Amino acid sequence: MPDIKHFDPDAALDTVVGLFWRQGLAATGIQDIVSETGLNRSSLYATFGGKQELYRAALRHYVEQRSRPVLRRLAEDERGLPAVAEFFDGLIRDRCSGAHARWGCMVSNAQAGAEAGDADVRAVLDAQHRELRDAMHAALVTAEARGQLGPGTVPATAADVLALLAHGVNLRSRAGADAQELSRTVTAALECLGSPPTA
Amino acid sequence: MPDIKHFDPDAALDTVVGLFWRQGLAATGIQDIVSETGLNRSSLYATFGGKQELYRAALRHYVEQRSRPVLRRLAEDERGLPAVAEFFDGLIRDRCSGAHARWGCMVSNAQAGAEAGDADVRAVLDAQHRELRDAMHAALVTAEARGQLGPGTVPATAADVLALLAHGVNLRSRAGADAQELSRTVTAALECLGSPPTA
DNA sequence: GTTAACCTGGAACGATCGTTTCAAGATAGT
DNA sequence: ACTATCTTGAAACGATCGTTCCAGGTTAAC
Repeated sequence: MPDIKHFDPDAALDTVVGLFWRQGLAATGIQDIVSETGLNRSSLYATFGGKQELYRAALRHYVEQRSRPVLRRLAEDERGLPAVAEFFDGLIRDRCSGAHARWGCMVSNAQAGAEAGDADVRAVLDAQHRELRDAMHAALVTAEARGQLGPGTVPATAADVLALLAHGVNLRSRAGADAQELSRTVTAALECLGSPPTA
Repeated sequence: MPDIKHFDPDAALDTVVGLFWRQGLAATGIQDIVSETGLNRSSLYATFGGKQELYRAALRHYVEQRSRPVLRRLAEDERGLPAVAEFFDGLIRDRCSGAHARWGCMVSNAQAGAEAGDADVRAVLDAQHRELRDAMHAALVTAEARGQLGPGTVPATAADVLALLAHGVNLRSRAGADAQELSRTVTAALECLGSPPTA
């Protein structure tokens, strides 16, 4: 029958994610994508549709590949507060060093940009925030069951606080915030939720 | 001598701030600016220079006009924790209702976008974060002197936490977060810093 | 009233934007 | 080998991008 694709769409999408993640939707041109992926305009449009659709696909790809697995691990971790601490450690490490250092989080970036004008994009952003909050909530419920939380700490609202904090980390890391400083800050916030030191 | 400007550059800059604030640098065209301000391309370029310089001027204008006064009020407030609470109340109100509802913070938005690539812009962003952190720190030092802080709360690191939290509020408000929910979350975080309830 | 200095309107610049088109090439079934 | 079907490369589309230029108008000092 027909000819078959001469490239791997998923691998191409990975490359596209990198571009949109780093530069955002408006600042990334089709030419950038063509140059970086190596495939040409025809294949791009035939496979993914236009730029907006390509961005949506890239955003979903990011969430499924980069965000969801980490959140799932957090939600299923049985250790309580140490799981939350480890989550933030990994987050700060990813944001400040390695291949994607200083890129921030593609979801956070999208919320701050004109990308969020698109309804489909907005839906993905809201869903991801809910996942983040729920994963944090699950870990905190575990922590509460293990007696790791202070008397005034309610898992639901504490999860909200930590979710906002994660967004703050994503943002500041892009602007070059020091990893140790971020770590110190997050640690302080977590200690605040825990039991007071043998009061 | 020469002819004089037929418009008020500061008023024009206010309009430009609105555009860049809402849509970011890349998604705002010169044509948008011409249409919205009503002034001509020639006047624009003669007064402000190119687009990049105009964005820088708008960002500085935003910081000086919208951000700095609020931070100054926070830093000089003698009430301690209530001052911090009021700061966040005002922040959430501005972010979720009124003329600039759902616009987020222009500084936060810039950090998440390609705008932060410019060194001059980055310098403004860093300076503003420092101002935010310092103002929060001053208010917390006051709170500590008044005995409003819990035994484990260090003003410096707590200021870092609250600064990150503010960025989180800025981000989530743009995506349509509920004002009451944000308020509840921030209140919980502040209670966490305060003295434990007559323990 | 003349002149020198500046501002404004609007056309126009080349470059790049996202997108489309089409001929040539490649594949799998008959 | 032939054909139907899809992919690929490259050129080209109109639109818009940020920017420049210049003629005409306006101002204030002499």
